[in-house]
Amino acid sequence: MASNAQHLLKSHQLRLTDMRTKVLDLFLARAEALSQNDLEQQLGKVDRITLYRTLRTFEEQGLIHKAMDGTDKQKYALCQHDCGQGAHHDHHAHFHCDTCGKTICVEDIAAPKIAPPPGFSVSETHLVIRGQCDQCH
Amino acid sequence: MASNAQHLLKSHQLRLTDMRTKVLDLFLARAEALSQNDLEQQLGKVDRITLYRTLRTFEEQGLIHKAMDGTDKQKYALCQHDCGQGAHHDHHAHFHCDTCGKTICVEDIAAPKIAPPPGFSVSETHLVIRGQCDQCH
DNA sequence: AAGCTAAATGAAACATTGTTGCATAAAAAG
DNA sequence: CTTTTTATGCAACAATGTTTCATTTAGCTT
Repeated sequence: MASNAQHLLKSHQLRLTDMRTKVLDLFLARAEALSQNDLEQQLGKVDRITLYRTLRTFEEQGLIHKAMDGTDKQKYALCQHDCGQGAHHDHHAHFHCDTCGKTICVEDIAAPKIAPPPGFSVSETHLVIRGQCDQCH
Repeated sequence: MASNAQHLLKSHQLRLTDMRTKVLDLFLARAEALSQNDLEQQLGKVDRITLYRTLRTFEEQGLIHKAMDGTDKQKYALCQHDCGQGAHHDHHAHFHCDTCGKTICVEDIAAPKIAPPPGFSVSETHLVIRGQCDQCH
């Protein structure tokens, strides 16, 4: 099977490498946002720097986006829509479970449009929801 | 003058020390959210670790709160309301200027109430707005 | 004003994360 | 299969987060 991951990479003008396929496969398999550390755990021993650069590249190419969740750790999640290079348009909220620590995208809930105060302009808004997920009820 | 800072420390059951007074004075003087690095710059040579602990303590005691701004850097801002130990109730939005990098609290704009999906519960919501501030128009 | 006691400080040390430069290896193109 | 371009892996380093422990200090009690 010319995997889904390989297809995705190709369609984003990215070379097909081991690392990229593995990382993307992981994102596809899990519905949650993953930190670099999460990925290292899952992937076994991979080069930290290459992984770092892979994530940066994926983000630049619109494959994944940063998922702010109020923790200090950087997390990434798959873009659901067709985000192009540098042009992300994920406006959904992120839910962070304080119990299990998972962060998931909530497509149903959009970040509100804000009317900026005079003199201010708004480029994007982010909505983060914290609480408990259904698994941890 | 038994400064405002000293008063605030006392009312939060905190001992009155040099570091704490200096740090709190800075927060009072500037209306923006400050990172630990910002503070070190402002304060001259102070002990990094003590500063780190001071911030942690302040946050635990409800003097300051973490100001999420979508950057990877942790920032803190003064609590406007009377937040007690461990009981923060700052529900305002944070505005981050992509040009000057400043982060400010926007008391006027509240994070929206979210109706959680079945099985989920919500403890808090955060709203982050990015764009350009009036200074950088 | 002096002493006691709990708490805060400062130093060292270490973990984690973010980041760059460069030689080598691999992918895509011809 | 060779060339060209890009990705990788390693070394090295910067920034940040965090703990342990001996010393100092704030605030209370004489």
